[in-house]
Amino acid sequence: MEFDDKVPIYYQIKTVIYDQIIAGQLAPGDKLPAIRQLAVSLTVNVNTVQRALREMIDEGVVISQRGRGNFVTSNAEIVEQLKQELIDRYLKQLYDQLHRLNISDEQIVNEVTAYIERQGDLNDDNTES
Amino acid sequence: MEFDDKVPIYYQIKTVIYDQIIAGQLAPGDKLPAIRQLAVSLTVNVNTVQRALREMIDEGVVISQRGRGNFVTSNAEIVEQLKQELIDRYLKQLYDQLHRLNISDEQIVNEVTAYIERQGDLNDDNTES
DNA sequence: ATTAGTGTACTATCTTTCTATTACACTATA
DNA sequence: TATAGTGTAATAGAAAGATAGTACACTAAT
Repeated sequence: MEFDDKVPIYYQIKTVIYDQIIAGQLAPGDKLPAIRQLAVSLTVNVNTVQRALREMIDEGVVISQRGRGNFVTSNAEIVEQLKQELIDRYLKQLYDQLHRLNISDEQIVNEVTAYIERQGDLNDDNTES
Repeated sequence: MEFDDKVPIYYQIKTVIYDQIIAGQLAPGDKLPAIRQLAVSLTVNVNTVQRALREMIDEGVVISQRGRGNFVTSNAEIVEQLKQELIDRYLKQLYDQLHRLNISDEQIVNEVTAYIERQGDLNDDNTES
């Protein structure tokens, strides 16, 4: 997998897995791929995967069972909460970024709408990027 | 200044300065604060500021004059181009992030609109955050 | 000519991240 | 009870980022 060299890899791995959980590709209670398997498929060291998992475990989103594997928490509330947190973080990020560029609230909505229009056109009946 | 410990400081400094240029706080041709001055006000080492400036110089946005100082390019086109690039990068970032969470185009617009509504309410006649 | 203010360069050291490697602990199953 | 599959721990080293400190080069003003 490709990583942004401006952000720690372990952190990007955490992001990827959280995204999969929130998108529903990993449902509550589901077993995650084995750590060594993840390391291979992400072409990354086992310890790096470990570090990502460590944080997800500490945050209560992943449950670790020695000898069995890592599982998404079966507490759907936690997942829903995580989803809200992430969405809000992402929105705040864009809002702050554009505000720093002196772009008004109204303009922000316009820019986002226009951007999505452009994307929609591109993907009307094409293959995704 | 406070930095996000997930992103290199030199890169965040670059972002801050670019934002100021685009927002018009630093107009084309303007002189930037002296490197040592920037280091103090950002509470960061001189070399770290240097590295940020190095990239901005390489990208043609900042002009360095030994013994005189660093200046924003007087080429307004470059600044405008930078602005478009940044806006597009920020929008793409949000779009990709929310798409990975399985949120539809329509929902994205709704979320952004709702977020900005909330912000607008907060700042109606209050001091900014 | 001197001096203050500027950018530039270089070396050494520290911290964080990532990797490599080895070893150990627990579970399930043949 | 072996064995394969899993998570966990720990050490050592490489690479990138950040710092501290020193020195040098150029400009403008006195």
